[in-house]
Amino acid sequence: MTVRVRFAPSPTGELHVGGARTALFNWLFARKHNGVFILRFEDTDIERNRPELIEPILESLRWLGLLWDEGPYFQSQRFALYREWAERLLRENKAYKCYCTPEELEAKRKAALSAKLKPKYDGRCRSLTAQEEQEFLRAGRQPALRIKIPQCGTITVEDAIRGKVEFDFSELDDFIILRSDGRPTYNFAVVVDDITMGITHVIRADEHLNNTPKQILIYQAFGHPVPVFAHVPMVLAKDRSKLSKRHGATAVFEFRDRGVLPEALVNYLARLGWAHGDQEIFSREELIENFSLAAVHPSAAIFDEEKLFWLNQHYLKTGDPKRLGELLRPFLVKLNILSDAEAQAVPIEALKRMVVLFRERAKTLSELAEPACYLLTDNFSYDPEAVKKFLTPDKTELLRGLAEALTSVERFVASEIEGATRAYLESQGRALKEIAQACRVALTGRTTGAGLFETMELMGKDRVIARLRQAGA
RNA sequence: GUCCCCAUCGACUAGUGGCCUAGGUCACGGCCCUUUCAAGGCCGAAACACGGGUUCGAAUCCCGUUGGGGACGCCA
Repeated sequence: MTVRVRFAPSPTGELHVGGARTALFNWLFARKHNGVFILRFEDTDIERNRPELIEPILESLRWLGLLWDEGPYFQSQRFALYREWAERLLRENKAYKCYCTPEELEAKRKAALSAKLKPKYDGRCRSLTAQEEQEFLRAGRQPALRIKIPQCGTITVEDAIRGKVEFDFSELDDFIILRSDGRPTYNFAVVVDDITMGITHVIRADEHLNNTPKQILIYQAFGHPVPVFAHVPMVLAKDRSKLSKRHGATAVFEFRDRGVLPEALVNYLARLGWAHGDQEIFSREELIENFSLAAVHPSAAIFDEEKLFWLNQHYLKTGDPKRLGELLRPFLVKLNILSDAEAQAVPIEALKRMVVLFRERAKTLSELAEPACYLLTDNFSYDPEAVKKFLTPDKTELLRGLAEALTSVERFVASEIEGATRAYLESQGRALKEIAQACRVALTGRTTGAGLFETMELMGKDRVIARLRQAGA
């Protein structure tokens, strides 16, 4: 039987890193077993079916390279199907009409909660007489459909990550499967979908473990075998609470916009809750090759940006300079260094040089693009502290001398520049060490950066000479 | 409140009863390299939540406690 898995997000307008990891595990599992990865939107809440809530999720998955083989399906387009399946349960006397109003139910729920009891439906409509039903109908009430669940016994969830998990029926109640307006509820729609889509493995977040017994009951009502369940642990914030906006970046796009590479995020997310011995760096192929549900660690994991950025730097250091150079363009604009048109016009050669020169100093594409302000433009500022410390009169005099010495360098490349500089310094009885930092400050306005001569080469002769001449002025 | 899940360094984790004086990675500290900053190399500090069992032997199995998380909707 071919493996069929699905990622079933609710359209929220963004793909959360936790959701991204769930999608990744599903995708890896499908690829590993030559299966089918299905995308489905859980939008029984009709409000949610809006393109602006859906498109970012699609785009995030594409950016991560988690392409789906089927779908996207939308529950909002399958209402007729759910109704049909629900009515089948009604006919078979496995479900019944409930005329209680949401207000009545809500009041009971609140009362139970404040009495410190588990809120459960009391089964009031389970055995209404025909006359009682007529009265409700006359009063204009529209019934919802509830499933009948056994009064006692237990149900066992076989979880591929957690093993057997047992629930007592006394914890469950006759829950609603079809709302009074005819729309299905989440638990019902999920099962009808998973059955009709032939899902073999349900890999989803831990928070759904409690829903699983309800869903198994629905499978049983339809006489359908259950799929394999695997509940993956939650992704938490640094303070161990649920990851949310107040913790900073949580969406895939936020990391993309900060200059994180998709392969870094994928690698990081894969290692969050899953491991293969001591290996940290995984190519996509290695991930597929080695992934297994049994190796998923059951406890919740904290999302650690530091480690993500370390991985990101690893991929910056080892990636193809041409590709990375191209990825730099939007960041030149975002950092207000160049206009859109200017950024497009920068020769790829220059971008490649920047990548090679600065990749060991940058954790993100954004950091990698930043030196362009002094390399490609004059649109940068001098750090006053650095100027004060290094651009002292004796140093600036040497720098002006160096400027003249460099005018005679024909091929303005690092090796030639270095030769000319060392020769000049020797003639002055000085060592490179003495002016290196002063030179750097004069050229870049700061005390940190790549090798001096490579920086000069990339900056270009005109800028170098002009900046050295006016050093300290 | 009830139910469910979880528990190894600050973080991610290895570990499936003896290979463990608990390994790797990030972060942290030190040293080396060095024109700066990085990168790199070497070294270091740092954990089996607690209490009972089971066993010749327990991080590993069982029970309890504590702590964290989740669920209890005509939300998904």
